[in-house]
Amino acid sequence: MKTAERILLVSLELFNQQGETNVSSVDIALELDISPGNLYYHYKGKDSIITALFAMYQSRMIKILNAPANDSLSLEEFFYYLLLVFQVSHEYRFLYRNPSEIAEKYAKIARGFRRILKQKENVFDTCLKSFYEQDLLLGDTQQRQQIVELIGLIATQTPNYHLLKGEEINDGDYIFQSLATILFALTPYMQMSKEAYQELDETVRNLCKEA
Amino acid sequence: MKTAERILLVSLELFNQQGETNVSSVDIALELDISPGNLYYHYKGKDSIITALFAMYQSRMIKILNAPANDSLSLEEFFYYLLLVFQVSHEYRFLYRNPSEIAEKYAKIARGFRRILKQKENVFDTCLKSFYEQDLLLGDTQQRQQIVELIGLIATQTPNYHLLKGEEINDGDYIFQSLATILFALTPYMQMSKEAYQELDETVRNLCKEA
DNA sequence: GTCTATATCGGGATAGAC
DNA sequence: GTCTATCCCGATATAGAC
Repeated sequence: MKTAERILLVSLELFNQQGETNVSSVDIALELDISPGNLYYHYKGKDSIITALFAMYQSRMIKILNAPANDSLSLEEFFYYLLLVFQVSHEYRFLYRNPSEIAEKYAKIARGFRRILKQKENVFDTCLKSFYEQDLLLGDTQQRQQIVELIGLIATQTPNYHLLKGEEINDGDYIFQSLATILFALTPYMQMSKEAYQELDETVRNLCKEA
Repeated sequence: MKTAERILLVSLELFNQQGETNVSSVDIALELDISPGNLYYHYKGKDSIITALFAMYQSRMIKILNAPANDSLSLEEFFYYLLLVFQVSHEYRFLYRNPSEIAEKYAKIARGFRRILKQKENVFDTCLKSFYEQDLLLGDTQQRQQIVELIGLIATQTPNYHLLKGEEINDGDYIFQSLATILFALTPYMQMSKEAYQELDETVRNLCKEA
């Protein structure tokens, strides 16, 4: 593997593990067994590494978000879709650990973040609309808007919340937590029996385990 | 006012405005028109300032959380109570901007954070139990547990979510946003007409405006 | 209590040899 | 492409005079 590529991979790993601010360029070089000078030959410091990592994240996420929402989307499909979104976010989770820090340091990334978030909410809204048209979802337009906001909040902030609580949870559980919470928040507005809820909860759990 | 006191107040303001990592001890001294040496005479660096600020936050929050939950608590009272909690959190909001950073740097604070969060969830749970016993709240114990988690998530993470979206909102609106979202998430499980919901939403809005 | 001056340390960044 | 050596800078921290 080329050095430039290795730098990105190792940086991503270190950032995810220890948080962006706690990893210096020297740390990265050390971990790679190369000299700081060499690192700077490939990337002009942490800034350009982070920019490159964000570009990777962004392009993958956009691909997922552009997958056209089927107009007879099922709830299962919706959650499968959410799972894809979460998996990518999780691979680049350091970006979400303290977004405010990162956004302050890198204006470009802040814009990209907002764009992606907006697009996510659009997609959520489209999905909910589809449910509504299938008579699966109750409630009016205003409520749908609130649900979208709530899903956005859960989707982006659940990991931080669990971090705050100091809970040690592994990768799969942590994605499941987010999905389960979304399901829970969504259920009251869905035309759905308690049995169907529990079944879906189980399905989602298994999906996460496989992944 | 004594210098030691002024240091705390100005530090709090700067931290809230610019984020803890972006404010150096020199910045604080400069803002106060005193020398860095003088600052160090009173507090041994940012660490001890932050520790002192956290202690203030903690003692105020604990006082609020210890206010015994009335066993015939009304929804209005519950939201008034939440408002108090949010106001204090908001005064020390820099602590919540990137809790993971702060928790990593200051182990003591991390423990304090977790204790407070735990206590908050306990209080929420007590309130919900009271609603349940008054036949205001539907659902079983497990659902109540999930509601508590969801409220905790909304209460602590809503500000960050809006920061992430890059929305500029002022202090009052931002507290109202959190309360409104909690109300929205709670409603489906409450024995409550749509009119009662909107009325309460309005009441909460006014409460926030006054505050 | 407060100041000035200075020491220290770590991270970011570059020059030049190989 | 990679290394060593070095520089720069900002933040933290202390000493000693007033």
